[in-house]
Amino acid sequence: MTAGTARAPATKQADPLDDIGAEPRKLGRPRDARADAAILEAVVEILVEDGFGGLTIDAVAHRAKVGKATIYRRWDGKERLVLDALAATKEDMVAPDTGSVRADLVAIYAQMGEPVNQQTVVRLLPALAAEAAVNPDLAERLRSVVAERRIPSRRALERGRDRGEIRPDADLDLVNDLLTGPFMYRLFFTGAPVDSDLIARSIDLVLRAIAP
Amino acid sequence: MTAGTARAPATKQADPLDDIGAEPRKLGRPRDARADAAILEAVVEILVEDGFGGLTIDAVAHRAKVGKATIYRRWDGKERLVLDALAATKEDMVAPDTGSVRADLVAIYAQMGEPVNQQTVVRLLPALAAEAAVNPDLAERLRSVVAERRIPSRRALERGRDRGEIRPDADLDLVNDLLTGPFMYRLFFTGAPVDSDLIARSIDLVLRAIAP
DNA sequence: CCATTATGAGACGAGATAGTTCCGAAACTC
DNA sequence: GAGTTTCGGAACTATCTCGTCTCATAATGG
Repeated sequence: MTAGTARAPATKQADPLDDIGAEPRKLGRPRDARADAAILEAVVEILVEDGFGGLTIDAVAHRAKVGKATIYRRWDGKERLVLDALAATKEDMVAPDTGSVRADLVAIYAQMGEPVNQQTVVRLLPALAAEAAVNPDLAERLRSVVAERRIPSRRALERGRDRGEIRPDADLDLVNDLLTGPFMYRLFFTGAPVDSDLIARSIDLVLRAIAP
Repeated sequence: MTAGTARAPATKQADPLDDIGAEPRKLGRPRDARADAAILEAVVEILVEDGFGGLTIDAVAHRAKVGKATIYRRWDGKERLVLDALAATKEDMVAPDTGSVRADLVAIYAQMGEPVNQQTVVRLLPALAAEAAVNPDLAERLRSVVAERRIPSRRALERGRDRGEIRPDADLDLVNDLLTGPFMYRLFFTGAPVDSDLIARSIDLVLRAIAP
């Protein structure tokens, strides 16, 4: 919950030795932990609504009902702020194990069809992908976040292979990539909804290709 | 080659009647047609290098070696400029008809593996997709441009179906979407190259699913 | 030659944004 | 209570960008 890239305490000319031990500070009014959450949440909301172009520190401060100084006390700029906001979007992912590849995959990808995720992902992902093309740090983080989200379906495929539902020589990474194709296309270029019908048909088609 | 959204001639208080007939103007120095091309080319280059954030009129003018006034004389703002630049990226697409679905698809998608397209697409598409999420006009144009580029593979699939290489009840639109999955994923999130091996394996996998 | 329009370069003012600083108040330790 | 730090809010400066305008010059038709 704490900001990973929080600045060092405002001691501008801190003794270099202080940088070594991360001593728990105790003097003065403690920082309000809720501010971190409110700020990161505001960043995500603005990114969703207006993209990177609309992301200004003033807007974040206003939406989070926080003074700008409070933001600059914890982050040194917009870049780090976005990086942390991205890390904070890790939601709980369902990782069902129903005993059937198809059922597992349907359950996993059904999350994308939920209206809440729908709107967020539709607008957040393109904004982040675009910025990542120019910002290597963000690209690295985005890569790891996306990779992490692909683990459940990868695991489901592995279990299916072990159960004999999938031919043993199938390239599961490639299969994983293939599955996201129709969803990505819609999210990025048409904005058309990713409904349960599309999800089911995509999964069935791919599973047919890798049936034993 | 002419800018589709060029402003009306600089007659600020033009007679309303003049707006009806698009009379070819003849007075004074004619506009330099090369400026249009140079400006649109500069827009694409900047979008590729710096994304939307780096796209400023000053930067476009400087890179195109053109005065800012020349840009504002032809476009009324950044939005229209980007729209036209997008339209100008229509390159020649190969639309082979080799008699084999697989060979056709390989040839079509091999274009994406070309280094020139690679770098341009990698950075231009995410930037446009992100902006499209906020800008409906751009979204509409982007949608049509992308849709147009999907026609060759769609046609190749149809020919394959007619030849009996593909089962007649296959959903070719869905297949088309599936094919782009691995490429999209790499272009947007990892930046990993889309090489001929990946292309071939993706196509083979999908074709297996829709084999008769 | 003359009227007209376009050209590249850049000055200009208006407005937005970044990041800093100050304020009075609040929260904490000693 | 004294000292310290954070709080939300806002003022402030510096910078960037937009879009307009000016300038001297070039290119066209009459």
